[in-house]
Amino acid sequence: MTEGPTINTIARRAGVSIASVSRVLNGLPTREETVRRVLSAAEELGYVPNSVARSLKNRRTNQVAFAMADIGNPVYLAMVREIQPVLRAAGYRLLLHSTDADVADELDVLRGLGERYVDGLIMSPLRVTDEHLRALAAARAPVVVIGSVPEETGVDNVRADSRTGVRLALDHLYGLGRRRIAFVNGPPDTVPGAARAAAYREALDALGLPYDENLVEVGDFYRAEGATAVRALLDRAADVDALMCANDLIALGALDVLRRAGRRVPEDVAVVGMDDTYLAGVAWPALTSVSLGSERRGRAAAELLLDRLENGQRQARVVTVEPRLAVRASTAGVRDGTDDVPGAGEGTEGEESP
Amino acid sequence: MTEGPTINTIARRAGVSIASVSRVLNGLPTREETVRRVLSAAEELGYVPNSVARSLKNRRTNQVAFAMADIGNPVYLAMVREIQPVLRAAGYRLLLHSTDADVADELDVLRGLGERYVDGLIMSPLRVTDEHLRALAAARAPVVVIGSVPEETGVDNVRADSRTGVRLALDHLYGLGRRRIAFVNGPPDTVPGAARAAAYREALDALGLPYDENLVEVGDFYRAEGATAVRALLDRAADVDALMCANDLIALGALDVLRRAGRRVPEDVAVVGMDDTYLAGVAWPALTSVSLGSERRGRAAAELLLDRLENGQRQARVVTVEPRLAVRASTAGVRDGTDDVPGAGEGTEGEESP
DNA sequence: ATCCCACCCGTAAACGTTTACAGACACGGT
DNA sequence: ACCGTGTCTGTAAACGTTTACGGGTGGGAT
Repeated sequence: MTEGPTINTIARRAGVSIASVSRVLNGLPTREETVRRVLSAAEELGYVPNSVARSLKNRRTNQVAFAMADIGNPVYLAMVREIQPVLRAAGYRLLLHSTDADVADELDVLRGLGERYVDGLIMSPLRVTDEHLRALAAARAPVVVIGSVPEETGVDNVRADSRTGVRLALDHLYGLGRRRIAFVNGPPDTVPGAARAAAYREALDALGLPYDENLVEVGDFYRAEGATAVRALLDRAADVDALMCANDLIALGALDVLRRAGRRVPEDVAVVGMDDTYLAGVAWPALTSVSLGSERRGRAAAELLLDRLENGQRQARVVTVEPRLAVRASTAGVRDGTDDVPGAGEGTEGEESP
Repeated sequence: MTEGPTINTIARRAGVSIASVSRVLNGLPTREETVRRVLSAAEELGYVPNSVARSLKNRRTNQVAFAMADIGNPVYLAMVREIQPVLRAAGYRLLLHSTDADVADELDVLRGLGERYVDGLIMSPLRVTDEHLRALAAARAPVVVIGSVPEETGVDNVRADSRTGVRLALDHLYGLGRRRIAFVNGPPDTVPGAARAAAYREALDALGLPYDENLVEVGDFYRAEGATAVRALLDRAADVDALMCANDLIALGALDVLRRAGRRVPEDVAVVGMDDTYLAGVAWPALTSVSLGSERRGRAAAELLLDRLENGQRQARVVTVEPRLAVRASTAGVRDGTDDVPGAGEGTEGEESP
C-alpha cells in the first residue's frame, strides 16, 4: 500500500520526459529505443495508470451508473445482468444505485450527474413525476430511462408494452375457457401499475367480457401483499377461474393462498404472472408469465447509452420491447414445472457462492 | 449538457479567489459576507463540485467495489443488498464486478486497484489460488475477502462456517429418524465445495453413520446440475431418505426430480438446502435450509472495509458468521410454505418494476 | 505613534495525466 | 554552405480541486 509509481517515476527511471512516457503508454508513434526504455521501466516499477487523473484530463470516467428501486427485485436483477456485460465489453465500469423508489433519492442521483463521476446513467424509476422530467431535462450527462417517459422529454427511452402483454395473457386465458378473470395489481400510481390497470380493461373489452370491479384488487408488487389481495378476492368473488397478476411476486403470493384455500391450479383457478422472472420456473406449479423482456430492455438501454456516449448529439430514440407469453403449468395443466425456462432463452439461473 | 460551472466561475461571479470559494464550500471559517456571496453565486450557477478533481487532490474516490462471480446468484445478491446501504450511509458509492468466477478476471480486478478508481474492494472468490494470494498481498487498496483465506495473508476476512452448518442440518435429519442421508455437492475444487464435502463426512462421523460413497454426488451449484445429480443418485441408491444439498439451487433441482419420480417430500425424502436464500420460501414445499448468513457476511464485510478505510494500519481481522438452520416444510412436514421467511429476519423479498 | 496579533483572503503549488507547441537534430537536395 | 523537411522529444499548460503560505487590514495594547 505504498504510494505507487507515477508517470514521473517512470520518466526519471527511463531518462525521458513525462510526455514521452505518456506517448509510449498511449501507443503514439515514438522511437523504438524510447519505447523500450519506457516499457521496461514501467514494467519494473509495476506501473498502473491513475484513472482519476486520466478522467480529469479526458473528461470521461468510463463509468456508468444504473439506478433502480431495489436490486432484490428479480426484474432489475435481470436488467443488471444484461447491462453489466454490455458495458464491460465497451470498457465501462458499472455503478449501482438502489433508490428504494424514493423520489428524492432518484432526483439526487440525477443531480449527482453534475459531479461527473459517471459518463452516463440508466434509470428505471417506478414513478415519474414532473420533478423527474425537469431533472431529466437538466441532467448533466446522458440518461436512458427504462419505463415510459413523454417523447418531448428528449431522453432515450426503453419501454415495455404492458398493453399487449396483458392482452396476450387474457387471450390465452379466454382460449382456455376462463371467463371470470380477476386482476391483482400493484399501486396504480406507479408507471407499471397504471399501465397494467388500463391494459386489463382494454383486454376485457376486446374479448367482450364485462369489467367487474369485484374482480379487481389493488395491493403492492410484493408476494405478501399479493397474498392478502387474493385472499380478499376469493372472499368477494368465489367464482373466479383465473388470476391475472401484475407481476410474478404477486402471483407467487396467489399460489400460496390458492393452495391453502384448497383451489387447484390450474384446474380450478389458472394463474398468470408478469415479468417472467426466473421465479416463475421455481414456483410450483410453474408459473405462466408474461415476459415484458427485462433482459432485452436492459440490453437495449445499455446499447442506447453507449451509442449516445459516442454520438452525443443524436436525436433521442424510443425502443419498445415486444412482450411474449411463456406458458407453463399454472395455466396449461402440464404436470410439472421444468418445461420452459423463464427469461425466454435470455439466460438466467444463478451460480454458487462461498 | 453545456460545460458546467467550476470553482473558477463562482470565484469570478462572487468577486473572490478560488481559494475562498473552496473554503466556503468546505465549511472552513470565513467571513460572513464572503460566505454569502459565494453561496449565492454557487446557487445561481447551479454549481456541483467535480468529484473527479476532488478525488485527484484528496486521493480518495469515495467508491468501493464488490466483486463476485455472478450477481444472479441469490447469495451474492443478498450480500449486495446489505453492503450497499452500509456503504451508502458512509458516503461511498458501490461499483459492481461480475467475474463469472474467472480467475483471470478476478486477478484483473485486484490489479485494477492500482488505477485507484476505488478506495477499497470487497471480493468473494469461488476459488482461491496462489495467484489470488499473491495478488491480495500486492493489492494497492484495502481488500476484504468473503470466503476463507489463510490468516497469514493479512487480509480482512469474513467466513461462513459450513462445518457447523452441515452439522446442524444432519443433526436435524438424524433427529427426524433419517439414516440414509445423501449429499449433493458442487465442484469440490471450489472453496465452498471443498468445505462442505469435508463437513459432510465429519457430521456423519459425529452421528456414527457410515460414509457411503453411493450417497454422494458431485455436480455444480446450479439447479439443472442439481437435478441431474439427484437423478443419478436415485438410480444408484433408491433407499435415500434425505438429501443434503450444497446450496438452494441444487435443492430446487432436487425437488423437481423427486416430484417427477413420485417421491413425496418430506415423507419419503427430506430435503435440506444451503444458504437459505429467498428461493427457499418460494419453493414448494418450502425448503428447509442452512443459513450461512449471507446477509450478515455482507454487512460484516462492508463494516470491516469501512473500518479499515479509516484506520489503514489496523491488524487484519477475521469474522466468522454463525450458521442457523431454518426449518420448513421440506423436512418438517408442515403443510405449506409460508411459515418462515427466508433470510432469517434479515429482510429479503423484492419490489416491483416497470 | 508603534508594535503585535488575529483574522481574512489571495497566490501558487500540487494531485497525475494528456497534448499543443516548439526546439533539436539529421538528412537530402540544391 | 544553406535551406527545407521530417522525426522525435521536451516544456509547459491544462483538467478542477485543496491547501500551505504569506500579505494585507484593522484593532487593541503599549
